[in-house]
Amino acid sequence: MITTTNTAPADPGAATYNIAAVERDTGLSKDTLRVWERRYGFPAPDRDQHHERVYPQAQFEKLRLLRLLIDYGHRPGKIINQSAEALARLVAERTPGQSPPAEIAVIIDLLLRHDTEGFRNALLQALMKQGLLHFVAETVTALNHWIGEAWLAGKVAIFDEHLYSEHIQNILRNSIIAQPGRGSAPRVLLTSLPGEKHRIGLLMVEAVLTAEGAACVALGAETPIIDIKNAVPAYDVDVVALSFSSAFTQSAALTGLVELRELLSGNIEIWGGGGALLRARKTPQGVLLLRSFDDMRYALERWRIERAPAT
Amino acid sequence: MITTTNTAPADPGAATYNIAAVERDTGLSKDTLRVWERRYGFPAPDRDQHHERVYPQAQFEKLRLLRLLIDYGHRPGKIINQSAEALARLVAERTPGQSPPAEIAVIIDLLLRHDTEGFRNALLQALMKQGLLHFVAETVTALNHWIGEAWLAGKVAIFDEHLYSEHIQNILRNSIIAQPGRGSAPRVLLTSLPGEKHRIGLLMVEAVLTAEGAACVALGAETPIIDIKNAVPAYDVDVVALSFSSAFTQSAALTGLVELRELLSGNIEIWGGGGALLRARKTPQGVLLLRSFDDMRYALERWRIERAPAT
DNA sequence: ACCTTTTTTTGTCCTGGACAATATGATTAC
DNA sequence: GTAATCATATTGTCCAGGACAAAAAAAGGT
Repeated sequence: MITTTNTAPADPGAATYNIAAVERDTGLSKDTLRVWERRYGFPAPDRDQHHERVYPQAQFEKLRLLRLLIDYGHRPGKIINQSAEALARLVAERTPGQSPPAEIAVIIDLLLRHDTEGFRNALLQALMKQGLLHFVAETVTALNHWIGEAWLAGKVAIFDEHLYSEHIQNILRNSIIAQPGRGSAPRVLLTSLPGEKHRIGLLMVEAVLTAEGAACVALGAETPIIDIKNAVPAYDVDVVALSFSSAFTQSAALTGLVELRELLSGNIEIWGGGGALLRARKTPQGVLLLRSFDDMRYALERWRIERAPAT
Repeated sequence: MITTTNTAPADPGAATYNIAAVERDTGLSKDTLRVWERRYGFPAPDRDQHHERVYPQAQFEKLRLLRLLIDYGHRPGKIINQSAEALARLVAERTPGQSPPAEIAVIIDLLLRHDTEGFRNALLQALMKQGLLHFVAETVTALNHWIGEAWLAGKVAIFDEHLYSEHIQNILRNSIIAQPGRGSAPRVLLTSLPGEKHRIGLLMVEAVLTAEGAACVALGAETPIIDIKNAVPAYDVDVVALSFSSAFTQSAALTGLVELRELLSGNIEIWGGGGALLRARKTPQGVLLLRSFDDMRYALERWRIERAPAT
């Protein structure tokens, strides 16, 4: 059921990937990988003794860069045959050279030194000093962004990112459970669609909503649309909020939102937010796109003014 | 990028799915769906005007049942041509009568009634009353088991399970972060292999280890073996602990443990635990199989006696 | 400058063959 | 009776290369 990802390379450290692993880790479908190879000549994986594609590390990394640039608006045909260095330069151009603000840099530095204790304490201190809302809306957002950048630049290892994710989850979940009140209206169902695995964005939203006094029903990541539909009456929620990280395609996010809108009764609101939707031009009918945490607070306030008196 | 899922069926309410939507929501790959059709004659989707598969609701639902039963051990070829009713009966048969102990039943009942507040409070009360170790080793273990059973019997919806998982995570992560001491030897790296997505088991272990005074470096789920290898020197750990839920094959778990053993230097211990390994006969050379939380505490104690004086 | 139509690009779906990985069943050894 | 070993059957994933719809870009018209 589970195929081996790294087939014990003779040269240790030079991992290789089969097509399923590449699909999983780059988000490019097997069909796309094959058709690119046919059309553009890249990627050009080796073959194992049974003719199956074996992608070397370098090609894997270039594919990740391509995915990123395409998400950012480049066309595959224009960039696919440029060198990895040229692509890296394009990525660098994207964010014009900036370096993270000092407070963020300090925290990232602790992560890079693998000082888990110091890292944890720095996060907790930032939370104490700034309060939950500011911590989430500014610090965690910035950390996500800069750690993503550092990962692209190869400065952060996968396991560092895993560790970061775990610590942030600990802190956010701790904040959520520590909220004193029970939360009143509106009742908000919070989840993401299948394919969207990032949980931190969801937790950030949950923490802020809970702090603002809404009653959250958090289902974690990757709930199929049909199950979201079924959960709405079961938990009697007023709003369904979906999170889409920038790993998700904008069009896929919009499609999902429209699909859900068709399934839910009109008096249930749908809110969508997250990196994938930041650059969306027009919002689908009957869906509210939230581009910042402030947007979310306004949406909450608006709901309370418009809807709450009804009861 | 993702094509429309529901192509405005003439008959409203009877949703239809294209192959991508079926893949997303059942977890069965497009290749599998096509090969089943070719081999067994099911599913037998309609075609749209361009010869593309269109799955009606009933087939979609039967596919979900099939997926469920296959995960539980049935073979596709034996069950794929039975009626949906027969399949539902098979699912019901799965639970061999027994009912959970009263304390567990009460908590599950709150979940089934979608009383999120009451559910949360019941968990917190159990934790207070029993203490962390007993709560994890007894109550959470039992809840995992019985909720799994109830899900198979169709009594618990997917979203209920999602909600359960979220609440347990909140509580466990809260316990972890609330630990007063900072943890000393041994330093334990805690994660699971790719394919093993269950995070609750990992959190249970982390909570207990932290309570026992070990220093945990938790990487969350699904760390590729090569990255575990690289993380060991980076975080200077003494022990690598891996968790395998019963969704994992026993042989896959053992293979993974052996592979890791070959990559790590001999003075790093490897511990493996979780449902997949409960019935393992012989333990691989150089690996410690932990079949209970007590086993884990003994292993910890043993390590401290044997290894700690060295420093 | 803005809207509409044509052209190009790009991703997904298709068929049907092949074969490795996994599970099952038979056989032998303890 | 239980456990290990091997043969056979089942099942999922991969492959090639053709086709075409959806999306984007370019061209044209007002």
